[in-house]
Amino acid sequence: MTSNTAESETQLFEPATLKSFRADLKRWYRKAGRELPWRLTADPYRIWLSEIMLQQTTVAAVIPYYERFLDRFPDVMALAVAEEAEVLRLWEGLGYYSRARNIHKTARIVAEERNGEFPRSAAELHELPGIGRYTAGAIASFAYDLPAPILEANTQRLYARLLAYDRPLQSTVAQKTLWGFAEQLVPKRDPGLFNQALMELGGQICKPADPLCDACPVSRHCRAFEQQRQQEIPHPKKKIELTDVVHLCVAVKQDDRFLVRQYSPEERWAGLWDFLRWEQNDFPILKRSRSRKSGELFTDHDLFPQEFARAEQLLRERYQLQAEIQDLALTIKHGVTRYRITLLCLVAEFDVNLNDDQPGDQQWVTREQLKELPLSKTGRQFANHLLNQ
DNA sequence: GACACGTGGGC
DNA sequence: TGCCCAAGTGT
Repeated sequence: MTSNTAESETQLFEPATLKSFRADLKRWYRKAGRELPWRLTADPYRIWLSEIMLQQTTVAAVIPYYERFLDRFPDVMALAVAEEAEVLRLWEGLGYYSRARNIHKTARIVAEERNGEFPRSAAELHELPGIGRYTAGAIASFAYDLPAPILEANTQRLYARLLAYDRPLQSTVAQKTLWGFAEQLVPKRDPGLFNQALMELGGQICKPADPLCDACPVSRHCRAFEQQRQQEIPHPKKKIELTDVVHLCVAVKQDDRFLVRQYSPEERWAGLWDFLRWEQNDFPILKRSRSRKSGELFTDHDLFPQEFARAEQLLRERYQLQAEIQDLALTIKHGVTRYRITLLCLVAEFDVNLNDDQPGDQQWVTREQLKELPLSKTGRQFANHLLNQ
């Protein structure tokens, strides 16, 4: 069989290949697999929580969140009776906050409609909020040892290389082919262990750049390796253009309280709180920066004197902020989907007449309340900056 | 089917 | 520094 086969002709594995592939992979995983916290349990609640947290998120980032979350909510009933705000507070900094809202919704469904018991099939798990086909298969195989296939970033790359599948992976036909391969691969015996092993291999050996083929236990079954095309498979993704935007952020202060608002459901960071914040379409992009770690903040009027003067002018003219703007200020750079945001943060002593053009609830909160509120990443950075004054 | 959704780490 | 990537899902 040659490469560049049409979708419909993609050859999967022969039965004999399948058998030795599975044996090689399991042998390797028993020796090389990591002992991650969620691999030490078969509790569907814990498996579910870990799988949601791990969506588009690295293992290293998840571990501390996973531990804290379980300390506070040891089972699905504890989570179900919690306030959404507290769930979001525990999720703060992890990103993709719809996951936190969905995990709360699902906890309530499982608690109220299923007496605290998770569904025991991938199909039923798939119906719950935040559980797609991958996560349903992961829970079914890890918690119940059901032979459900999985396809996610690690296994997608692995399968593509095993099959020397060199077309773009996002198309419907590609996904159909790879899911079909996953179905073929998953064994009836120890499917949970096997699925873990597939992901471990994809993550630790079959890496995106410079895969460790010399250390790979299944390289003899890999068509990309056979053809020495592991560097060009999978097909590279089309790159996404970033747009620079400037946001103005104002911590309005009165006595010992700060004005905050909650993002409404249609907005990014829905459900989280922040200081007042406006996107500036006509603001010059700040190019200069001080040498620093990404995401770190650096105060100053000194580095961007004209920009801060302009920011103050806009607050007065455009937003009718009749307040005394204090010298304390900082800029924060951060990225979100398709945007690179430069945030100009200012502090203003409240006077009167703030033009109220922001959606969502506004509230005055004390310093102590600010600590407990779920904030966006930059909101928390700014808040810490203020609280440490 | 394309796009939105957040953040942190590696090179 | 800039770019790529990460145990996807919902719309």
